[in-house]
Amino acid sequence: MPSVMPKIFIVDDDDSVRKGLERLLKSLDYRVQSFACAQEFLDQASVKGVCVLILDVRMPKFSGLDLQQEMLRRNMSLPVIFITGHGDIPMSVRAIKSGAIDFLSKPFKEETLINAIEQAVVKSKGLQKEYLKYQAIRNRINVLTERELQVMKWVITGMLNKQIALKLGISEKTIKVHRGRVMQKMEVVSVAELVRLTEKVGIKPSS
Amino acid sequence: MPSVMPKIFIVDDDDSVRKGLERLLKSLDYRVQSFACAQEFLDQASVKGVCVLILDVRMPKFSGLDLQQEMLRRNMSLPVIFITGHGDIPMSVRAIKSGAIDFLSKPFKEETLINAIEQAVVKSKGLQKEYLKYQAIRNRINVLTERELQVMKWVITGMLNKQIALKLGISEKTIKVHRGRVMQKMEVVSVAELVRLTEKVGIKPSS
DNA sequence: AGGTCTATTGGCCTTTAGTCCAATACGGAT
DNA sequence: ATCCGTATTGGACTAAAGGCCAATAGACCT
Repeated sequence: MPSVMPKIFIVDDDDSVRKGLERLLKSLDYRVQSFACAQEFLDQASVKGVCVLILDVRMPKFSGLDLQQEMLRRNMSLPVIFITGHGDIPMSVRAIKSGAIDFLSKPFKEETLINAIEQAVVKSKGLQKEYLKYQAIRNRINVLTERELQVMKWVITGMLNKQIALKLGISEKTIKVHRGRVMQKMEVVSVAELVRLTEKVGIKPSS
Repeated sequence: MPSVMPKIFIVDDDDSVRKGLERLLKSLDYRVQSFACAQEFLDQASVKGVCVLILDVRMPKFSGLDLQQEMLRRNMSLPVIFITGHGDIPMSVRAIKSGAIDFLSKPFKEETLINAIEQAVVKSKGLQKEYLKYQAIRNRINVLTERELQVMKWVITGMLNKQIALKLGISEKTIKVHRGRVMQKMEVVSVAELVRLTEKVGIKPSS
């Protein structure tokens, strides 16, 4: 596999800080993209693959903590490392509770940042892996018809074909047909596997 | 249900702080038990039901953070609220990353502590609920014989009786018998349910 | 109008799962 | 020595799952 270096996003309104971080990180072979404000990042950044966000807390209008909340709201899960000149404990508590990897006060040692980035990269790799698995399953679910999805949700309750037929008001034979297609499309050969797949993507059994 | 008030443990080496907190919390009807050091808490506290730990960071010998780590190691999952007179950001980051509910610097407003406790109680109730479910399942698993457990781990892979028989080098008939007993003892009527139960307690399918 | 996708159902047949009854065998406890 | 729990297996039988072929019907697209 052609493992690309992780991408590191920097969002900081201070030009000199951005430049400095950019230089440091590029010297370590990371791919770097920086933004002067949160909105710019949300509009332009393409968060794909393994990536990390280095985020300044204090910025005009849209603070770093606001950006973090907005990313949570949008289900964007990339690890965040906060940096700040004037941080306090409640601020750091909030950041970490919202999932940040670290919260560094300036000035900090280069090594500290590098360590945090390493942690974030590991986390991102994990998230990436989960995301790919998730998508692989979702793709299969997307080719199910409405009816098939419906039948699947009953099948994973463990109910008998006969009972499902009753629930849906159609014949048992038809359930068997749908059920067979579900197994094909989901690429499984047993209900056990089907239950596992649906659990992973959060599909709940009916009723 | 006779919902008892949550129990709040206090671990702080400062007598006056313990007394003060104790008075405050008792006035709010919480059940309170305090300890002057971490070891005393580990030895004597009975962490059952809904409970919360208010923990001083700086203590002689065994620090609050050390106690938190020790509890993680022992799989004791009760929500922790740190309080400290001389905290810093890295300290709070470490505490929260290890799962603490909050990290309060003295002096703090009573209200702030009360809020944190409310959060912690909610969390503890959630943990308690999960724990009870977990135990209910574990209790059933504990009445399985070795052989039955072994068969169950193959059943939840979705394998056919025939295939399991081959794996274990015994007849298919015997698998059916064990399998039947597993379903009885686990109190389920379908493989789907069995898969769900085993997932919840972290039992992995064989091979 | 013809083609495609989907839902529906039937018949036929095979494979699996699971239950009841019965029997053998081994190890440990009384 | 005997009883109990566990593992093992067989026979017989019922029920459930699922595959193959075929057919009908409605919706939607070209």
